[in-house]
Amino acid sequence: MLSHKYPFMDFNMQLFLSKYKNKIDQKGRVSIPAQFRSILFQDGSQKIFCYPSLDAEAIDAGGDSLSREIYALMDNLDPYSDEKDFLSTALFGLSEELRIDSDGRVILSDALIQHAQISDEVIFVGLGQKFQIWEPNRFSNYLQDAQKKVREQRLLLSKKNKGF
Amino acid sequence: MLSHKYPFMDFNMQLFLSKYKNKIDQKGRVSIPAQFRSILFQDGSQKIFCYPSLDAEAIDAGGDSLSREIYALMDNLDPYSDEKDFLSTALFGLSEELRIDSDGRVILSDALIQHAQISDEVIFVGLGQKFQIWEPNRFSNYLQDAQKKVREQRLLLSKKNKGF
DNA sequence: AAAAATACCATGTTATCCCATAAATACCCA
DNA sequence: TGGGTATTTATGGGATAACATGGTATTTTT
Repeated sequence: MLSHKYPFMDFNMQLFLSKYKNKIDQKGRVSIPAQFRSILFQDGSQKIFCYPSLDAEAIDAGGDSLSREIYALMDNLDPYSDEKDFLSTALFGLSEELRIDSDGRVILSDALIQHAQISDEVIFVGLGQKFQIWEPNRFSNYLQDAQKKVREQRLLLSKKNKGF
Repeated sequence: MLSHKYPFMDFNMQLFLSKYKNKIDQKGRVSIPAQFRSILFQDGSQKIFCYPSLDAEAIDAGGDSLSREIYALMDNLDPYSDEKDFLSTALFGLSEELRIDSDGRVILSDALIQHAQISDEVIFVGLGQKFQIWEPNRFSNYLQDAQKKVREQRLLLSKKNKGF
């Protein structure tokens, strides 16, 4: 069964879930959580697709399905619009493919590190089809905001969806 | 036969019922009650889907039908909205899939244990399509409150119905 | 040649597997 | 129906595998 909104997602595909805190060593290496790696390796890719998150001080990351989704998004835009120029600069100009080494680690680029204000520890947060990489303190602040917003909207949700 | 109100529930599905108290050992393992396991294994899954309950100091848990319900909920949101970002952080980021080992046990994550204030014993409470995991004392307090509210509600009702 | 990236190896911790046991439950057959 | 046997279940422990992480050596880049 395919999603009507996400042509690249079906309900059988494994999703990025949960969060993991990992250290960055002196060489700048971080382990990708094994759980995430096993999802990424499903399409045979030894890379992760990354770009600075558009609306948060975090890094957006994922596998082939994420990069394909971004490509598709671009294709749907008017070729000569400002919107397309802006988005392709913001996403493709700044996106990177990081190689995952034999021990499951990557090296984050300076640009990504600076955007997310990362120092020596990061949190990997699963968001379904993609995941984010955060500086731990920034993430806990963001999470508090998110939970507050969700609670405010919970009445709406719980009426439509029993069980939440 | 599928329900039109709850597309992921059918009337033949077995429900999580009753409650069971189990111990957490030194390695952090807890047995999932056999009764619950037999329901979970019906869809072939060796995992339970868990997240911190939105409105209680407890863990919400269930099988494929619960996780699919959440995926569907996310799928209905506008892909690039703030609402979706917040919800996916709060739901996907805090959800976990716990592997059930060959003896029917799981290891609860630190985050879940902290949310539910669990130490060395838990109560599994069946809630139909899902179940909850509680620290025993907290659950009995919650039960008392719930029963009190039910009694108050009844008083109100009987006052309204005076004269009939 | 120097710096950076990559491969390879080592270690402590944690999760996972496998087996053992005791209690509870289900089963069977006289 | 009763009484004994087999199975299931929760729980503990030891052995093994996986994982994050640090370090060293080798290759590549510039």
